[in-house]
Amino acid sequence: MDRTTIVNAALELLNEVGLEGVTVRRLAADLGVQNPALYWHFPNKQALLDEMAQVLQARQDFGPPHPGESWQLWLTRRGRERRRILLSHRDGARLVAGTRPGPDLLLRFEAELAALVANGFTAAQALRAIGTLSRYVNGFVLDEQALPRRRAEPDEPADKQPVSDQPADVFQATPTLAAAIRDSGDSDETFEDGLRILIDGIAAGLKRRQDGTGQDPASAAPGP
Amino acid sequence: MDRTTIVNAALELLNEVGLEGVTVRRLAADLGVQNPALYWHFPNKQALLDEMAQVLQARQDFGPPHPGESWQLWLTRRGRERRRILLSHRDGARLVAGTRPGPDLLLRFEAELAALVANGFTAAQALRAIGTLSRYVNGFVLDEQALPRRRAEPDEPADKQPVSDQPADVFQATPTLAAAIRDSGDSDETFEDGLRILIDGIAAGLKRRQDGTGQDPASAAPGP
DNA sequence: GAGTCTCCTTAGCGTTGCTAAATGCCTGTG
DNA sequence: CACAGGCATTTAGCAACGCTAAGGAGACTC
Repeated sequence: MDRTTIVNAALELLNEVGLEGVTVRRLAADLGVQNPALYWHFPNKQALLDEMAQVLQARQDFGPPHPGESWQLWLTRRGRERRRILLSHRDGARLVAGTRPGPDLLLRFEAELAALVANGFTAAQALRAIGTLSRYVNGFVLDEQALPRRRAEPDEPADKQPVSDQPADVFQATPTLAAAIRDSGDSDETFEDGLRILIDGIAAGLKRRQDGTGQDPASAAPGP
Repeated sequence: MDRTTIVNAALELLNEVGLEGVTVRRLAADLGVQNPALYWHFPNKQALLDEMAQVLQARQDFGPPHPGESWQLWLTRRGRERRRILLSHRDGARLVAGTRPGPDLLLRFEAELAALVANGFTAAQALRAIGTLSRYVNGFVLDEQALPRRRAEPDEPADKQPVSDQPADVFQATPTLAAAIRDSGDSDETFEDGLRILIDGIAAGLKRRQDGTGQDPASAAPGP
């Protein structure tokens, strides 16, 4: 019994019982040992959770751009893949949130930055582009996975978007919101739309830089 | 002693000891009562945390657009204000993550959507714009506040960005990353850049819709 | 003045992360 | 073959956690 078998069992357990259900005792029981045995392999529970997050993120099926693939399409793929990874385990986003990337993930990251630099980004632009994208995805999936977590505790289930399971009387005072929820698609579409916004915005920043203007039209509002 | 005094004391305690430090016993001690007393006012700890999140978010100083203010500038202000709120308390982002907005916040939200609709957005577009923006800010501040949390436990402090406090030898293999971190500004600048990306991207989507083209140039990559 | 309602206390249950010490086991060495 | 030595795990237990049950002090009502 080594670290990897423990981490794999822990990830399996995570899928069954959720993040708060993953206790050292329960995990040990699943492995057929007494709970202090795990402290021989990990200094504390947080170290175990960190390694779980690393292993989870290392599973992403993602490399440099395909030949001829635009950076737009590539970044889109990257965002989708990150969401897929985070959704692949219950509470995946919460698990990963706040863990520092290990050396292997950093090497991957280096390659990704280099790929963007090869597409005309400066290093700093590339970092910010990927960073912003990742933060969006993290925030999105965090929201997405918060719903089933909430649903486990209270009254009875609802059936729509993050804000939508509310007492019906609230919606009478919020017609715009009600219409927006009705017209807005499912979670996948919402995610894709956010992705599109980000890619468009990155492209705009890139273009502006290449044009040499330091001006920021988004902040230059028409006067009062 | 009522709910609001408890919640205020809890938020103060949060600032002192962080989210894991907020225990029912400790909070009761700060209030000069025994710990089961709090269960008369709240059914359980999660309800207390939920209300803390509501109160925190309700403190945002933010209304409809100023007269003559463009939606771009207004959304930028909104993003900054949300970040400010989340940063105003230790672990603020984690506290808020996964709590459902209460009725008062929903009413606010309705007004914000309406403001965007008045600027040419459809209801669904407005929802997605604000949603994407909020998710970015959540993800950003979550990252931002994760650093001091990590710093509290391990070896010795470092002094830069999320990924930057690593053993030095890692950076020898990641020149692009090292350069990017060097050239990238501080946390505020990074946040502003992400905000700019989002606003630009939202504007692009809005313009495309108004032009009537269903085409999505970001996804239309050059050949195979 | 008896009854009721509000708000808090005392006592304690089950569970958690984690530590200390002792125990079995397996391996290499004389 | 005996026997040291470390590796991996066990048994036992501590402090702290969220939460519940039962009861009591004080005010308020009829």
